[in-house]
Amino acid sequence: MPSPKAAAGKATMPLRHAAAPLRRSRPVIELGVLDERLGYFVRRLQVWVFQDFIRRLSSLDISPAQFSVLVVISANRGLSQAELAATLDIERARLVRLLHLLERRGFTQRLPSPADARRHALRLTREGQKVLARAKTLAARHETALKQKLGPARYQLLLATLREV
Amino acid sequence: MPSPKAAAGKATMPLRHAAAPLRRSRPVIELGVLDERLGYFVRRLQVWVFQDFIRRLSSLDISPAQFSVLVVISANRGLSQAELAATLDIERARLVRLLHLLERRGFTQRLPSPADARRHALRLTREGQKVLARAKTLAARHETALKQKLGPARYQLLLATLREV
DNA sequence: TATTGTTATACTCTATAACTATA
DNA sequence: TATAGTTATAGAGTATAACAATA
Repeated sequence: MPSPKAAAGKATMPLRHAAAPLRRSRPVIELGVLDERLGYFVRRLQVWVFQDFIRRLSSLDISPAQFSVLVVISANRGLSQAELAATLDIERARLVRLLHLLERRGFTQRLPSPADARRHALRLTREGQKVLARAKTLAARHETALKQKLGPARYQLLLATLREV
Repeated sequence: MPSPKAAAGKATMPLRHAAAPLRRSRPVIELGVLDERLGYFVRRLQVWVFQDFIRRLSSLDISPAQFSVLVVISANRGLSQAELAATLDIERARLVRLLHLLERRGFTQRLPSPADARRHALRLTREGQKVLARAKTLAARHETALKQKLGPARYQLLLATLREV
């Protein structure tokens, strides 16, 4: 997301460090110590990811959190809310409202769990499966855009590295 | 190319994919397609970063956003709110409230800009400089913790890679 | 006309605490 | 006692729109 206003640097030099503002009243703002903080760059990339994802799935009105919930329910039919919340690091209380919304839109169901009366067994409705299929198509395009933004080599490197953590 | 739920655990295999739940009632929850999505892992790391950062700076009550604002003002004394907002990708409207808060706490000042009456020239107060110095110490500990969580090699790889983006 | 800082609004997300029903 | 789901609330963050002062 940083400067597309490339310029007169060595090829290996990060664009951010390239000098020479295009016009006189365009001062270069220093990042200070942030330029050495991994968390700062992770945050910037994550913001880009969410913005692009939300934009690409806007026709379905599916947020990143909603998408991840639909995906995990689909891949683990009958799991409980506590399991889902723990898997995605969502607060149980927040998940309740997320599921209210998805249920109201006809995408998910909460069925009584046969083994434990406290639990709900989560599943997608037929409609939920259909919308998830369409969402996956759009999400794949987002992933392609992300790969293009980063460059295929960096993309693969980051995915392989972060998956191991 | 790294096939996710491939065979039984090779040594290089991510722990997430290792099978064998410790007890019978601890089912393995599948991530589905999320396991191939860079954005998912970026988000998870970013959440960890924020939680650790907030915890480590809780004694100063400085959020990641507040820290980044103080750092950039310190490194660019006299810059305008618009410049600061653009640098950190913060909405101008949001920055106003952030600065209200920091000013109320005595950390920042908005001085009239000599060149342009519409602008404010931002700077840290003496107190702001002191609190930033302490915050930097705690933030450095957070960075060390992040390096330890990821492993030094992965940390360096990620920092170098993301900085280039 | 465009930009800077501002106010206002609405919605989402996060973090807690407390309640109920079940185990 | 502990757990699963729920409700309620407060505080951040995000996204807009509109406005006055100034360029």
